[in-house]
Amino acid sequence: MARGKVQLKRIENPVHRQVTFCKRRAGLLKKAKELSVLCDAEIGLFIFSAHGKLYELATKGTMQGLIERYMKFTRGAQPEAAAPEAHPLLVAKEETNALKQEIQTLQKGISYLFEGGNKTMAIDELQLLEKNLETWIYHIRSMKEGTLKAANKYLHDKIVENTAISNFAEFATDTSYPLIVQDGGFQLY
Amino acid sequence: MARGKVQLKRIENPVHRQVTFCKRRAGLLKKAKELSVLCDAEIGLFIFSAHGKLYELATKGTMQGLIERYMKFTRGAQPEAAAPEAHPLLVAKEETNALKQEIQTLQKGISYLFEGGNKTMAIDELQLLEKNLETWIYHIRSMKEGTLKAANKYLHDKIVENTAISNFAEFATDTSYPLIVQDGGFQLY
DNA sequence: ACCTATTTATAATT
DNA sequence: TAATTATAAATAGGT
Repeated sequence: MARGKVQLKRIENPVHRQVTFCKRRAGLLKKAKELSVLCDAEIGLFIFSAHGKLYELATKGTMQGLIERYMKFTRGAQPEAAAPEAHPLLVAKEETNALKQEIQTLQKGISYLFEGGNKTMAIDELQLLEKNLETWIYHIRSMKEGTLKAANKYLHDKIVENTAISNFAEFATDTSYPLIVQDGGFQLY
Repeated sequence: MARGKVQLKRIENPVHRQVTFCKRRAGLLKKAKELSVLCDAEIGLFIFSAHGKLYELATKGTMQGLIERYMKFTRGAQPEAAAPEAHPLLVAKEETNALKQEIQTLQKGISYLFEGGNKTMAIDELQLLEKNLETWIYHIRSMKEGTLKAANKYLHDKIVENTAISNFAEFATDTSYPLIVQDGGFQLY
């Protein structure tokens, strides 16, 4: 957009292409963040460069979370409904959601801790995080005894009826992948 | 970007917000497509409006396909730092990232628990999660005493040199937002 | 990486 | 809602 109109086709010169990629990628990520802030939208964006490097932005929570929301949305309307809290499943689900949200809080907390905090606040935060962790353990322990059995029985029955699990379930099952450091952390503007 | 500078915060007037959302959404999608064409990149972009409507773009194949690629990618490559323990900041950051990643594991674990597990595995998983939580608490407690001081001092010095922080720092500081149950939770397939 | 002439995006207005 | 237009922002080409 300057000193030359843009041709909407692949830039053949690899140097130009790389430079343009950097600039426009930055611009795109910025615009995405702006849109989310200005208009209260949730945005998931990921970019694979031609050479396979990943750049990503999730404006709320994690990309995982957004992807799950996306999945849910595209799977169409939920066949559930009817009587809400009569269901052990729903209770469990709520609990899950709450945990998820709290986990996001923890993530932000940790992130903040090392990115924007000073010592005093960091210690305070740590205290808070520790407390949260203890709360979660409590949750987990309750779940082990309480809701869980019923919820899982219900779930198991439900899953048996259901076929289209393979794809995502396969992913979700793999909790043992190695811990990696992601590129697309938080950034400053 | 016209007839008035943009304020990087939520537009309060709902009419303005809606109009801006439409315009900028279109702009963002256009830019994303341009980037993919010009620079031969693959882009996945999804936008949830404040009221939950979904807009999406997948520049190659389907969004499902891109998501799978994303999943694969984030599980893959291990970075392996060159000189790990040189920098207190790097050590701390690594620790942060590890925690972050572990938290995602927890998320997935919980998700899996309610999505694919049967009772036995669920209990096993819970045991594991509980153990993880305890580990994290241990981490946190260590951090409170150990690395943290050095890391934060380093960080603080670094931040003082740096000016362009205000925006994100302001956001990041707000760790006290209320815990809410998100719409886009976990779901069953 | 940094400039800056231009193009492009878009906020306000109609 | 859809155009128009004045202006802000992004960026292509150059250094």
